[in-house]
Amino acid sequence: MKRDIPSAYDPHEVEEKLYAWWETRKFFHAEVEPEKRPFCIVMPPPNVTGELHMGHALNNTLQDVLIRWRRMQGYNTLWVPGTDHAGIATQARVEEHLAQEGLSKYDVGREEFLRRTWEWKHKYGTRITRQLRRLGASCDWDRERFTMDEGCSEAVREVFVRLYERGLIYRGYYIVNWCPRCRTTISDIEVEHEETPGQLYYIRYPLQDREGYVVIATTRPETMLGDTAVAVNPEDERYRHLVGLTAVLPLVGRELPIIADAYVDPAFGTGALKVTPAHDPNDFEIGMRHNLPQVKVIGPDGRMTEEAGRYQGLDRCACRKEVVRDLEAQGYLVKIEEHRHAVGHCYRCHTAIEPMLSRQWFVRMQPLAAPAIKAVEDGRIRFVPERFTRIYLNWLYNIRDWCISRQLWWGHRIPVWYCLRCEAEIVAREEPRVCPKCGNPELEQDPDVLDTWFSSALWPFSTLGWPAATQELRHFYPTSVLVTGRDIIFFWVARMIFAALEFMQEVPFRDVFIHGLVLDALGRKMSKSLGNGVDPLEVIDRYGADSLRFMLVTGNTPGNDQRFHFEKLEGARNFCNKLWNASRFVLMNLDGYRPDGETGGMTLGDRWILSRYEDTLVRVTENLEAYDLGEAARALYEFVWDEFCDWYVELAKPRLYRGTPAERATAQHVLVTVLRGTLELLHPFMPFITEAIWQHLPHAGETITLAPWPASVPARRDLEAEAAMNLVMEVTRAVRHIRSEMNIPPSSRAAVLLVCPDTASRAVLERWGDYIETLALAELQVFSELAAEPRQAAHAVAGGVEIYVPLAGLINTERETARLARQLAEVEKDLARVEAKLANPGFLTKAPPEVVAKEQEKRDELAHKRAALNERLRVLNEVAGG
RNA sequence: GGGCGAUUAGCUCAGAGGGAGAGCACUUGCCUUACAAGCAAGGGGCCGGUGGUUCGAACCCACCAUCGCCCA
Repeated sequence: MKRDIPSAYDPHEVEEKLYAWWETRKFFHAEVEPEKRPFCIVMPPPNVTGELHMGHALNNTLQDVLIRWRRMQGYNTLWVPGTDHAGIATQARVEEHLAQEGLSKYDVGREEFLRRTWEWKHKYGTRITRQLRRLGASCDWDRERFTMDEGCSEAVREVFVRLYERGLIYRGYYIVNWCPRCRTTISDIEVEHEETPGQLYYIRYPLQDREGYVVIATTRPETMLGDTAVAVNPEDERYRHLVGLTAVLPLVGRELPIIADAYVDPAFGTGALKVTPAHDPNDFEIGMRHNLPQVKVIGPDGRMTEEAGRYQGLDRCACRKEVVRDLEAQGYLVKIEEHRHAVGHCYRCHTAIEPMLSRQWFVRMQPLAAPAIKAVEDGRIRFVPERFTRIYLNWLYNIRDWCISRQLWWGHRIPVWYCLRCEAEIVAREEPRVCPKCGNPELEQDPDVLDTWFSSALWPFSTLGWPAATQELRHFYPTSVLVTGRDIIFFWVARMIFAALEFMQEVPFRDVFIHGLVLDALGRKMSKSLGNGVDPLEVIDRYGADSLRFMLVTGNTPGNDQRFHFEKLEGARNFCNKLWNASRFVLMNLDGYRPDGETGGMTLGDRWILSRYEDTLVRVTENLEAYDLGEAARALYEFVWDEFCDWYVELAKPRLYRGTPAERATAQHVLVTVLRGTLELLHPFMPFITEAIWQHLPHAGETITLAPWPASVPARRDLEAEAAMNLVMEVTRAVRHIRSEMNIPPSSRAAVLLVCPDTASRAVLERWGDYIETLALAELQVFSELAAEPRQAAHAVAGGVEIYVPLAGLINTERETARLARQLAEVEKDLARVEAKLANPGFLTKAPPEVVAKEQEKRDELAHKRAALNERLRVLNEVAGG
């Protein structure tokens, strides 16, 4: 079995097989175990008909790292997966599909359309969850939820009714954001503002019954058809005499009162504002204050209405051109200026939003926001990184009511019925049979559905069974942490918090771990329109899920964006391969291994690697606690590659190949202990490869996914061994350096003289000199001092040890002198800096003593090195001269 | 207009109040019985600018510049 392991890691061989096994064995399934500490995450639900993109890959990798780690730590760990019905997005896809048959949703009707959408959901709804499995996500699929499943729908109705009963949901006739393309309202946060170059049109409005006119400025001349007033600032001297008079709307002839309102900015345009209450939120407010009529001139399709007179039927853009042309022809147009301004666009389809007067359902936010603010202010909920707290709070401080009705068919139908006789408004959990006011059975349900985020807001408790009082809610709620992108704080995080506080009287989660975006290699957002997206599934096919995960995690600094580079992915894949091959080496040398085998006779290398392992283990655990996942992964990368592979494995080889049975057993024991522990530490990051190797290694338990998280054993930390090993490593590197510089063939063993006056260091070199001999292919002799320096030899100083590599006839005295002179110059530079520091009385009196001591040690070492180099240069000079 | 983030090696990015780091790229030498997706050695940086705090600043503070994001 061991001999069969291929020399390159192939993820295809293991990944899908392992996931299927994990799932069948239900390792990720959690039952409520009241005696155990809970750890719970609810997954931000991806769109049910969507596909996994890089953002999902990052988001779910981060969650999976936390989940797998806590599971190994022995928590009662639950990760609830699920999908979102994604109203607008899904409906749009089905409409596109229908369009291919030449049909519109109106052709098939509401019922049939919904039937087809459910069909669509069943067909594509499993794709994204299959993709999550490919990524390795260890969620509890037995508890998978959907925002429109029965339970979630019940929760939605319950919440709607209760909010309505408390007066926190109302129906109102207000300006809303209307997307003419999606044919629905969207909420304020779904509008993206973009700086756009445009024009400012100056238009002359004549006064009625007298000479004169007032010039207004507008960016939207087509809306003038719906003007019902002209407003000026009450403080504006220029216009004071006009207030109370009447202007006549050009092209239309409507009489417009000239009113004074403090909203008007005298500095903008001419200081006179045309007021269109039906098509601008601010004008709407002005209209309410002054009791102005509301004239709708633009319809839901973005075309001009009957009110627009002869412009009826024109698209709003075409109408603008037409109106401007007519104004010009009739002498009303004063001038046109270039003007940059922010235009709202639909976040989904990017169509310019039309502010429109419309009757919609709203959530009254003020009373709900207050507790949500408090929960964060008093620390019951913590944002990581902390700076996102302010973003959250600022939004809630300035919160406006939330428009929740959508003119869609796919979603939670608003649970309101209207009596066709007495016009009563009936809000109910179940469909009423007759009007409770007048007994009339003729009722009509509100045609609209709720904003998708309305159901998402309930996700942390609806998925755990609310409104029923389940044991899941009791045990796992509040959830431990929410992991999400920073683009979704307003949409989702804030709404979950206020919904939870209102209905659970408890926060939905303790921590909010915010991550950034995955950008393309040029630092741009990945988007369909740019075509610069990288498909995670393709990446997994080519590099394996572990590589993708590791790349995403190591590139991650909390809250910051990261760029996607294939070079980084290759680095991660190479790391997988490194780990694979190190393990392969261990497995190939386990003949005769006994779990209870000899563990005496630890060498310096053994003590060192165990100490480094202990340090790594502690750091990884601390970093995970602090949500520094990237730091944790980097620490493991460095430990595996730079310490375990580059040094320890090399040191273990002689004992494995040529050692006594006892030596061999000890080496095997340390190799297995450290490798297995390291695999366990790596498992949350790279679940597949670690499981695959772990299964081959001697182990206890069925799966690494349930292996206990490695425990700290402080006694393993051995600073003495680390210091000794550092000396060995320094000397080894110095010898290798000389070999390289002197072009000593890699195959030939070099004689090396070490001169070390310090007794303790010399003892290390004498006892463990064979390490240097192995690692630098050398033959050592160790001295406390030399009677006479070798004349023909390369020279170096490292760790207080002088190193000579005699090379009779091979030393170019001139080159060697130049090499050493360069080193000397560097030493002198360092020494000068240290001495200046130590000469500073402020430093000596105010710096902590240990810092001063360190500087002194440094000075002594540098001074010794300088003396040694000088002496060597003197000898070389003699050789050259003599 | 307000806020946030970034600015460190050719590129992409970590880092922390006391000796500038990694990966990739580059140079040199190696198919050394785990790995050429590798090994060994090396070159390369006024840590964006200006002030300030400090014995000591790449790190803390203020201001400025450039880029990006969010909000109005």
